[in-house]
Amino acid sequence: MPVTPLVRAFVSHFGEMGSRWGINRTVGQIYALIYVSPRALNADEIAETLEFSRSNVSMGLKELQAWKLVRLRHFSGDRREYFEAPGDAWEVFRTLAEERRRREIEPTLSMLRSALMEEAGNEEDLHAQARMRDMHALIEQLTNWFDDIQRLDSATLSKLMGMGATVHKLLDFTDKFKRAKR
Amino acid sequence: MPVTPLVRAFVSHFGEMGSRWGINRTVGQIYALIYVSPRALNADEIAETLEFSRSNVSMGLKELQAWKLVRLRHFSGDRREYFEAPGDAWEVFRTLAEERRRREIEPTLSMLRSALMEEAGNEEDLHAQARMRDMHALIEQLTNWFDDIQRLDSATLSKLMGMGATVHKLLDFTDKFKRAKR
DNA sequence: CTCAATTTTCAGAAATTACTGAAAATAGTG
DNA sequence: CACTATTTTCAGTAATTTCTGAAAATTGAG
Repeated sequence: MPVTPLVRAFVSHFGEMGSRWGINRTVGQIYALIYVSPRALNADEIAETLEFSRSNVSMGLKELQAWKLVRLRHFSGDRREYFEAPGDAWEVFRTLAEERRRREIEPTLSMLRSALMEEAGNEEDLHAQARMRDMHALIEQLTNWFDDIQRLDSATLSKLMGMGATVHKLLDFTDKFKRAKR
Repeated sequence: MPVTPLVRAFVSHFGEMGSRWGINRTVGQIYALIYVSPRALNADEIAETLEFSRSNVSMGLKELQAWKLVRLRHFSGDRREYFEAPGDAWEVFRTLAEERRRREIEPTLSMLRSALMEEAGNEEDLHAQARMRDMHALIEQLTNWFDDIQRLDSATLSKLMGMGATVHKLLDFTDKFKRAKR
């Protein structure tokens, strides 16, 4: 399975970025290859194209499935498993955000919550808890908002984004409206 | 510089999460310690408290400064450098988002842009470019929106977040308003 | 159920990343 | 400028992570 220079460039960029995104090089490349491929690929094709060991590809695919970035397909008359990347970019963004939240944010939130339950017995701890409270409040606010936003359908979301900062005019407006009512 | 169990727990959580956040264990712990400390700390205090080598602390602090997560201070009569973590949580969030964008998103955007300039000479490349176009559009939309949002002052932002998903009612409303005007 | 195709697991090798101590550089003081 | 406190650099080592090949497990067809 040779691959065009254009695809090669895309794939290797994802490999290089992988580490910054918290996935490893091979996983990044596997995803990139599946993402641009016009049809679903099986593990052997991927291994051959990227010149990775078959087992490495197997592990990479497992991880991509855990991230829900890749979906399994079967074709009749062929018992191998084929993989493809969901097409709706918004959907991908949503699952990515959700997974990251679960892995990178939830654990910290729960640690903070339990630290804030502790009885502080001295100046130091009181100050530390105050700081933790700030951090907790910020994270909660951000993630709750994110949840709300994510629940919107793609069309509404898109509209919202299209508005950009003009949202703030809208806010001024509703403020005035509420005040006028009183 | 001994440290209370509460602080110890916070610091070591940041160490463990570090890898998921794209920073290493020591950098995470150093930040956490500075973050909860009631006063600025110097490198020796940090090294002693966390039992890291002095040089490791020096490197960690350099990285934290590059991330703008930590700020340098001097005290008269003492020529050592002291470090403290900016207090405004929103500010921290903003710089963090900005840095991540610069490091994790910009490079991909520019790669995509140049891949999209290429003349596609075959089916495969045409399909790959279509996929890249999707990805590029999504990332651009998200980051532009983020820029707009970030430009809002903390108070407005906070209000916006407080509204959560009710934003969507507001959108419906403006839609009707526009339509009525025509 | 048997057999072959396919996928998964896992121990060890290879590669990468983090950490240290010693030495070099820098900066403040008199 | 000379001296010392302090920070930074960097080569080597330690620790961690990634990758592979061989073997085990699973799956589906007949």
